[in-house]
Amino acid sequence: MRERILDVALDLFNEHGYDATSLREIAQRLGVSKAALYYHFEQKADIMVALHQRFHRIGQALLEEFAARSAEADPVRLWLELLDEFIDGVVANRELVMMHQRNSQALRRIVGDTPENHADHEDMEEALRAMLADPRISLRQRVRLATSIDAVVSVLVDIEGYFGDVPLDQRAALVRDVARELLAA
Amino acid sequence: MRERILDVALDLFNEHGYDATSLREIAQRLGVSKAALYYHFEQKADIMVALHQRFHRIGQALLEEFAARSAEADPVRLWLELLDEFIDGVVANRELVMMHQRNSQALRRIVGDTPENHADHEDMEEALRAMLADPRISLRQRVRLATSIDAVVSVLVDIEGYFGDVPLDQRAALVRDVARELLAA
DNA sequence: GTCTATATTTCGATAGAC
DNA sequence: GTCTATCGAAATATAGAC
Repeated sequence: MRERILDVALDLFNEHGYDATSLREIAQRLGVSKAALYYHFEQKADIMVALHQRFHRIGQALLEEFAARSAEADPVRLWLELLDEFIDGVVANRELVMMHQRNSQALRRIVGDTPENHADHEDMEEALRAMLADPRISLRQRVRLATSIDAVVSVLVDIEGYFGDVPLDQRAALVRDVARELLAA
Repeated sequence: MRERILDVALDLFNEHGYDATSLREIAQRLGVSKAALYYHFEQKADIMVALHQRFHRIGQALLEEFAARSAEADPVRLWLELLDEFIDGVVANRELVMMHQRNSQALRRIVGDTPENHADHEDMEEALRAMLADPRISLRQRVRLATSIDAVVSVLVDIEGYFGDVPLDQRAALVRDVARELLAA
């Protein structure tokens, strides 16, 4: 049941946003009463925290590999090598990535206020921040690094629905070329 | 007063999000009572609509120029020529663009449900959609067009604060090069 | 684990004085 | 134009039976 709640919540948070989604709505879509949810989660915010942990678990492997090898000469080249894995991860977890994009404010408010999960959040956000703040990278490269990541997420998640007619694997192939180009320059 | 309300609301919508911002909070920051807001706006949603109209007003000139000249041979080349104007617009209205990014769900819910403003919204969203759906543009170019727009917004608005240490004009210069490169390929 | 019923709080919105 | 006071609705959360 716990996972079913999270699945439904993920959908609703993507449709209306965390703050505009009530527990009544989640319960109704599941066909249970509102109180049933409280057996599995102490507060509404804990549902968001659990979804954040799903997200974090997925990105962890990639970030650890990056951290382990980031002593290498060129961080940009390293990211280029991890690009395919990153793209696969975004494609496989599109809804979760979208939820994070769409509810970044609510996430910061919730996850940023609970000390335990704050560490998790920092693992993720700070890893990206550390990568972009690496002194070996020039500002020009920093912009290209950030842009390449953003391009992948933007085209694959496609919040505005601009590429709704294009299959995900086709989008992935095209945006991979763009990202490589940005990182190679 | 009306404009002061909108300024404060813009800040708060960027800090906590539209749904998590109460009228009590807006009134408090202005040093007036909650009821005072209702003299200037009939509903809370109307504050969001007014901010959307600010945004729309700013983008209109650019979109009209694009529409007027879009009969030209190459839409990608046209966008390349309008790039500087676009970048300047984003820099000059960074908070407004950020608000649209962060509250896209609330905006769709509010603006998409009132028929009058729906037209405005379509002017904006649909213009972008039309540009990206232009049959003269290959899918490869489409991805590059979307990516270039997204890169500009991403680096200049900088929601995550990755470039907080870099002056806006410097960021603008760097991302301009990236966008040109993407559009020239 | 799930239910009904209810407590508590907060929000958007209105009434009416000044 | 702004205030105080208040209404009604909806939300989160809890109590206690089954």
